[in-house]
Amino acid sequence: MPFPKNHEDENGQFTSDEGAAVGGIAADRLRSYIERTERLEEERKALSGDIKDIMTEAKSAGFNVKVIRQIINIRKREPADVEEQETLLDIYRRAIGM
Amino acid sequence: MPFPKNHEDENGQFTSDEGAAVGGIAADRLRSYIERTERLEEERKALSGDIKDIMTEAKSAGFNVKVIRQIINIRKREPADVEEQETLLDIYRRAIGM
Amino acid sequence: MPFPKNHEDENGQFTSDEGAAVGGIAADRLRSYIERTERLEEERKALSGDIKDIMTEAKSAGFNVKVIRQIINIRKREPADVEEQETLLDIYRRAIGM
Amino acid sequence: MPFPKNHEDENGQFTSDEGAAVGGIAADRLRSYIERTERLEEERKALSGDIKDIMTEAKSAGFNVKVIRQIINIRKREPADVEEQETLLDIYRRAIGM
DNA sequence: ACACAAAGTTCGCGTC
DNA sequence: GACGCGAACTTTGTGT
Repeated sequence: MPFPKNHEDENGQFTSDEGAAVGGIAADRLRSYIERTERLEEERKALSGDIKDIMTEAKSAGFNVKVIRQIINIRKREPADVEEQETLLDIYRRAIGM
Repeated sequence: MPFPKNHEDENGQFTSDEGAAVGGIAADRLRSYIERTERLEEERKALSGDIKDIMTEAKSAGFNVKVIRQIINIRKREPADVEEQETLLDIYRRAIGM
Repeated sequence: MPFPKNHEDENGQFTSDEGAAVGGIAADRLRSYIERTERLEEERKALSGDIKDIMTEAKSAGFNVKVIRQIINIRKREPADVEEQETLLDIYRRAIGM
Repeated sequence: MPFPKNHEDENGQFTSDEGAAVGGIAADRLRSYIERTERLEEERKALSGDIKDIMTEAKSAGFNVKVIRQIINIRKREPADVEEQETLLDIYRRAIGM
């Protein structure tokens, strides 16, 4: 537990260039977690951009993007679940007269 | 269980003005759930609009809306938790030299 | 502009019972915005709870909550849009052989 | 515009193994958009998993994950904006006596 | 078209 | 061990 709940700093002397001294080795681990995460988030963001590009292109080609997303979501789910939900949706719609 | 998982409709004869007949009394219950929910959602939407109005007014008065939201979020939380997190945030920032 | 961007406090003397003195009348307006918003959010939360209760009851009665939500979402949209999307969905599914 | 808004199918003859015939070349483009997106989403999901792993490890090492996320969010923003917001937050808190 | 805000969905947590 | 609760993230809609 590098920085436990009840931690009390003995002093306020830490300055920004002494980071490594805070909590001993812990500061390095912390920095590592942060930087690795930042790198992964950047990659993830790039992928999101790629997906957006594809959708923009699809839209330009005359497709309905929202419907394409629906297709993708359906393909992610178990066919049996999809079927059952669509059946129920039909039943409910009829039940309330839609 | 009005519309159980393995339900098989006996026929496809239901038309929209026979809603009540589908699943017996169940159609009425279903309609009730739906309509009550719709009413509550409308009220909720109205409240969201009211909040938005307040924030617009605050902004006109020169306040920073994002910071007001932070204040509100802080006030929702336990003071002890807020204090602890802010302390940790300080410690971590120093540790990595921010 | 009560607390403009370049504001510099003249001192750090403010204590919690002098709130009204900070920025003159502005502190009262700020408090008002915050408290009104908090009240509205509480009401909104109560409504969310009511909706959840309805869904819990619906589930107990054997309904599929997810499908009920779908129904509500469909009813919110323009019938023409719903129809068009469902048609497109069908077309796309056939196109890719689903 | 492969599947334009006002499209009327001339018939309902399409069957699932004739996908390519629907809208001519368009079906292939559609399939391509979908499959490319699915691949990218899978990669994105993997990255999310990696981030989650890091956070789990950080937690095991005694760090407060929520605070680490705060750090990352702060680092994403312009230092000047961060500084200004923190200053305003202080001012507002004092103003309402927190 | 971009960014912000709202909604829905999913994941982890505490409880029973 | 499962269920419900709450928080986090993702996606959708809106307003500039």
